[in-house]
Amino acid sequence: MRISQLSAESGVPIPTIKYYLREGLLPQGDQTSATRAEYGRSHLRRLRLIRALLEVGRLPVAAIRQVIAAVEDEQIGFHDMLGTAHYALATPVEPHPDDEDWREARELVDRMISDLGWGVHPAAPTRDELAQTVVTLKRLGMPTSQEDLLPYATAAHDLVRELDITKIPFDGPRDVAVETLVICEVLYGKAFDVLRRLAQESESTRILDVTPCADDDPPRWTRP
Amino acid sequence: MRISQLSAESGVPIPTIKYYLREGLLPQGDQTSATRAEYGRSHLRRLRLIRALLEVGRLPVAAIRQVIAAVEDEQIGFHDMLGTAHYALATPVEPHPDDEDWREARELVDRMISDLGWGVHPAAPTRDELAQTVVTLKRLGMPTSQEDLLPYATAAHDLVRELDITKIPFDGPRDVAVETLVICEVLYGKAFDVLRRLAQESESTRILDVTPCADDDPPRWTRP
DNA sequence: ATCGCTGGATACTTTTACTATCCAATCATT
DNA sequence: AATGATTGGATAGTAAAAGTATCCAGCGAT
Repeated sequence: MRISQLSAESGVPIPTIKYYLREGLLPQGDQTSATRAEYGRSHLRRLRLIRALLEVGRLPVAAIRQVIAAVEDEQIGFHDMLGTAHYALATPVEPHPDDEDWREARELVDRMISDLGWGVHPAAPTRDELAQTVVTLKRLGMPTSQEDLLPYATAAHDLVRELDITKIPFDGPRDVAVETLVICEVLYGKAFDVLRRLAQESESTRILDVTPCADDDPPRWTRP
Repeated sequence: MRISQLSAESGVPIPTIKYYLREGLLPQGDQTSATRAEYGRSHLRRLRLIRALLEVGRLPVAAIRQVIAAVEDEQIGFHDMLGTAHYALATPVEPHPDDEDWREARELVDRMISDLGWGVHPAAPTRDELAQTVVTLKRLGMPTSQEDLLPYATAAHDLVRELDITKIPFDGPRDVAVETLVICEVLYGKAFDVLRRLAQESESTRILDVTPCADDDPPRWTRP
């Protein structure tokens, strides 16, 4: 498959494909001559993954590159590769250990993780990310305790254990495993997020006792 | 409070505050003379909300403006105001009704919402957002059925009904209600997202049977 | 009186994710 | 063999989003 065909099948413009090649998101094709390279199904697959992470997951290109680099670095062990992928999905947050609120939030997070018996690396950036959220909630006048967070943690754990993790082929090839992990995290994460908003609309409709709309009612809002 | 104090207390630079004023995110202060205006606690509060939505929720400024405009437009009824806020939080997605996969996904979404008995407006953009995610999952080789999605929907509904919605003061002033709604959606949404990733790391550690790390183990990865 | 801060307007910057253009090499087709 | 489209590689340009910086005249406190 040549680049024009790759572009046609994926719907991604050629200059964009070249950009991904430059950025190391997409591996080079099989160079058959100075001005020709052959791309295969794996490239198409990779391209679709990139677009999904960009458009649905809204991940920055740099994060995608990290995930891909981890997959392709054969030095890294399986577990660390998954870890790298994991942490690339986190929004970078720099800790403020000298801030009282921050330290308190971080302790809350650490205590909860240990109370739940979760096996999370002590230096995982995800801990800081959650701490940051807790601090922000407090600043907004909605202080959060472990008690408040626990139901969310339990629900998350249940979903992961019963659904997401069962989809990941831990015994298969590493690229397939990470890819599945990333897809599960990002896309099912997105799906859950939207479902939460749908449920929220439904509940606020119910509580306000608004008559549900008929199928042909006009929308009452417009995009700007 | 003058602008410099507002800046000092919020940690937001003065030019940025001026930018938010220009963009209509922050209401003008009480103009006491041609070159002086007075800002109050509500401005500080609003500023914190803006930063939370920007930094934690990663919402675009335009979406924040929409939410704020809905709050301040006294014409709009309570329920429609919440709706506007809701839909401003959605990632805009344009539907492709001529695409087979897309139509199928959209039907799946509509059927599920109706099977669940949820009261969601038939033209809610959130439906398209979920359909888009379903299409993407299919393109990535992980086709999703209603059966796959239902556990996530149920979990989302339970969390919203038992926790989020109880925090919203429906009988209080409208600005407080929307603000709480938005905070719940964005920040608890974020918290859940991080918790999901933590649970996922924990489970993959458990399944791969890796010995958990001691507190003083060095991190095995670094940010780029 | 004057010195620094303010509001308001305008212009500039940075980052991110692309697009566009150019060029010589080369492949397929005539 | 001529030719015309396509390719890889390099470089440069663009668009949008979210700030930042600068300038200016007016006020207010010292």
